[in-house]
Amino acid sequence: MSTHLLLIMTEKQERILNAALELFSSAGYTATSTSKVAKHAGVSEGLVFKHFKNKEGLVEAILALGEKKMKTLVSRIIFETDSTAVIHKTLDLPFNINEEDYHFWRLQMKLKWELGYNSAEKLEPVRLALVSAFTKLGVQSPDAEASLVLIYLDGMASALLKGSLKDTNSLRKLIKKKYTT
Amino acid sequence: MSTHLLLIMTEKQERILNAALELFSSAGYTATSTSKVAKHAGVSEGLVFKHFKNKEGLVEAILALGEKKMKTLVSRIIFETDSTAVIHKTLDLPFNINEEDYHFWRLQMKLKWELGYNSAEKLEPVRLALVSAFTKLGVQSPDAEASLVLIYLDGMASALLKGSLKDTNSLRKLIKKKYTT
Amino acid sequence: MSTHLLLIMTEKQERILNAALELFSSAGYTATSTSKVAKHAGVSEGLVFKHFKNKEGLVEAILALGEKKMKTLVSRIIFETDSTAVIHKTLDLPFNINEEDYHFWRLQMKLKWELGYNSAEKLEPVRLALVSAFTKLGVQSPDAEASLVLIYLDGMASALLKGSLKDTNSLRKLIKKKYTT
Amino acid sequence: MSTHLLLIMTEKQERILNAALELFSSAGYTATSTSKVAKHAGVSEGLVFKHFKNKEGLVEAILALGEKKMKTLVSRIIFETDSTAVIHKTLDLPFNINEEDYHFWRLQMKLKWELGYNSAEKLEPVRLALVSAFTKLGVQSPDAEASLVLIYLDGMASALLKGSLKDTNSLRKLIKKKYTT
DNA sequence: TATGAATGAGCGTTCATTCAT
DNA sequence: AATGAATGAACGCTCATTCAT
Repeated sequence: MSTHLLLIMTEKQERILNAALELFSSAGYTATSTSKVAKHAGVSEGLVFKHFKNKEGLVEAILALGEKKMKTLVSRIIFETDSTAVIHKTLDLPFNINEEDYHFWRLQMKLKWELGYNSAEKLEPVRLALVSAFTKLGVQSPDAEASLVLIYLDGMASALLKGSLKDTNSLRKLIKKKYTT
Repeated sequence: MSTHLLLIMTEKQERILNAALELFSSAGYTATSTSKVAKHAGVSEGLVFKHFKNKEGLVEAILALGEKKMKTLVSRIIFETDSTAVIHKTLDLPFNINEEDYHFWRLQMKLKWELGYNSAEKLEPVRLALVSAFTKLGVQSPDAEASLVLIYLDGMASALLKGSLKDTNSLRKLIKKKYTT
Repeated sequence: MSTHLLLIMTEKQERILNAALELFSSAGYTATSTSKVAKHAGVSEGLVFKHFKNKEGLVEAILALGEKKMKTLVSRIIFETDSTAVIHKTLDLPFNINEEDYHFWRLQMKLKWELGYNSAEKLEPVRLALVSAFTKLGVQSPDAEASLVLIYLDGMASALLKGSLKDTNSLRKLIKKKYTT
Repeated sequence: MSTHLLLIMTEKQERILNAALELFSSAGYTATSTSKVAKHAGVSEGLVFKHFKNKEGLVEAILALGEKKMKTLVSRIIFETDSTAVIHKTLDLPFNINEEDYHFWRLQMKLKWELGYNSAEKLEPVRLALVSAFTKLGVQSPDAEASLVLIYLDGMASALLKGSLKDTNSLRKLIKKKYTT
C-alpha cells in the first residue's frame, strides 16, 4: 500500500486510487472489477464512479501520476552534463525502484501489454540524451547504442519487477562496467 | 494466423485454437470471451468446452504449444559447441521470429504479465549453456554475463513484438559485435 | 421554457421545477434522473430533495401547477351561458396552447400514459357544461355528444402536441362547423 | 396474458415476449426492468438477451408484431369499395379490440408518448382511403374530414384503452350516425 | 462430434436518496 | 438555503459454463 499519491485528493479518493493501483498491478486491469476496488478501498462502489467517472478514469488517474514520477526521473538524467554519468544513471534506473513504488512500476509494465499503453515513449528525452552522450564519447553508432541501452532497461525492469533475479548487485556492476571508458 | 498447430487435432479443434491464439494475443486472455473465440472460429459455443474443458484449458493448450516451440529453439542453441556461436545464436533468437509466429510469441509476452506465466524458466538450459560458454571464454563473471544476455533477450523480444523499433538490423549487428572476441 | 410557475417559490426552486418540466416532457418521468434535473437547473443534487422531498414530489408540484392552469381554462368555459359558445370554446382549447406552455401540456399527455395520471377528470365540469349545452340545443343524446367532444379534444390535443398536423386551421374550422346550428 | 404472438417462436421466447408486453403496457418501457421481464416469464435474465439481444430488441419484436396486426386491420379497410363502409369500418376500429389484444394496443399508445414511436403513420393508407371516400361522397374538404376521423380514432382508442368510458355503445352509434349519408 | 438453449453470477454504471458541513 | 460526498440497490448486459438434443 503506497502512500501519498497526490496531496490534493481527499482521503477516500486516495484510498480508491491506492486500492486500484494494488489490484491492477497484481491481477491486471481487466481482471480487476470495480467492486473489488471499492471493497478493497472500503468505500461504496458508487463512490468510485463519482470520483473517477469510469473504470478507465481510474487507470488514467494512476497513469497521470505515473507520468509525473517519470518526469522526475527523466529530468534527473537529461540535465546531467557528463556523458558517462548520463549513461550510468540511465542504467541505474531500475535498481532505484523503492518498495513504495513497486506496485506502481509493475502496473506500467502490465498496462504496456494489456492495454497497449506506451510508457516507453516517455523515455524519449532520455534516448536523446543518450544519443548525445554516445556521440560525445565518439562511439561508432550512437543511435543504436542508445536504443540498446533502453532495450536493456526494459528487460532489466521486467526482470526486477518479476523478482526473478538473484544477484542484482553483480548485474548492476557488470552492466555499468560495460559502459565505462 | 499460423496453421497446423498440432497434427493430432481435428480441423475444428485447430480452428478454435487458432482463434483463441489470435484473440488472446491481441486483446488479452481476460478480455477475450469464450463466445468471441467460438464465433471467430466459426463453431458453436459449446464445442470450445467439449474440446478444451475450460477457458483455462484453451490457454494451457496454447502454452503447451509454446513450450514445444521453445524446446526446438533451445535445442538448437544448447547443442552448439562453439562458445561464441552459443552467445550469438541466443542473441539472434528474437530476430528470427517469422511473421507466422508473430501472434504466438506476442501472446507469450502478454501472458507473462497477465497471468504471471513464466516462459523465462524455459530458457534455463540456455542460461546454463551461456554460463558454460562465458566460462570457456574466460570472462570474469560468467553467471552475471549469462543473466545479462537473457535480460537483453527479453527486452529485445519485447521491443520487436511491440513493433517499436525502426532499424533492427543495426541493433542486431551492434549487440553481436559486443559479444565478439 | 415557461417562467414564473409559481410566485411563492424562490428562484432556485423555480429553476428546478422548470428543468424538471422540460426534461420530463421531452424524455419522460422515469427516464429523467434527479441528477440530470439538478444539473439542468444548475443546482446541487441535494437541493432538489431539500425543496421537493422526492422525485415524486417534483412531479406532483408540476401536476399541481397543471391543475391550476386547467382550472383557469375550465372556468372560462363553464361560466359561458351561450350553448354553442360552450361547445366552440371547448373545441378551441387545444388550438390556444401557446408556445410557452407547450412543454407543459405535452407533459400532461405523457404523464397520462406513463404514470396513469388522469388529467381528464379535471375536465369533468366541462363535460357537465357540454351536456347542459347539448340538452339546451335539443340534441338526441346529450351525454354521448358531450363525451364525443371530449374524446375529440383528447385526440386533437394529442395530434397537436406531437406536431403531426399540417393544416391545423382548416381542421379547426371544420370541427366547429360540425357543431354550428 | 395474450397467446400465440408468433408461431415461429420457441415456447420460452414467446413467454418472454408476452411478459414484456404485459409489463411494458402496464408500467411502461423504461420503468420495466429486464430482470422483471425475465422473472415474470419464468426464465433467466440472460435468456432475454440471448433471444432479443437488447431491451430495445424486445420492444422492437413486439412492435414488429404490432405492424403485422395493424396491416391486417388496415387491409380490411382499404380494399373496401363502398365509401360509407370505409368510413364506418374505420370508426369501428377501436371498438373491435378484443381482450386478448388489450395489452398490445395499450402498449402502442404508451410507446407513442414514451419513445416517440409513431404507430399513427401506419394508418396512412387508411387516411388515403378516407380522403378518397370523402371525395366520392362529395364533401367540401375531404383532406380535413379524413384527418378529423383519424384524430377521433386516436381519442377514442385512448379513452377505451384507459377504461374511462361507460356507455361505449351509444358513442359508437352516435359517431357512425354523424358519418351516415 | 456438434449444436445452441439455458443459466446465474458478475460486470461497469446509474439511480434516488441521506447527511455532515 | 445550499453543497456535494457518500451510499447501496438496481440497472442493462456479458460472462463462463452446462446440458438436452
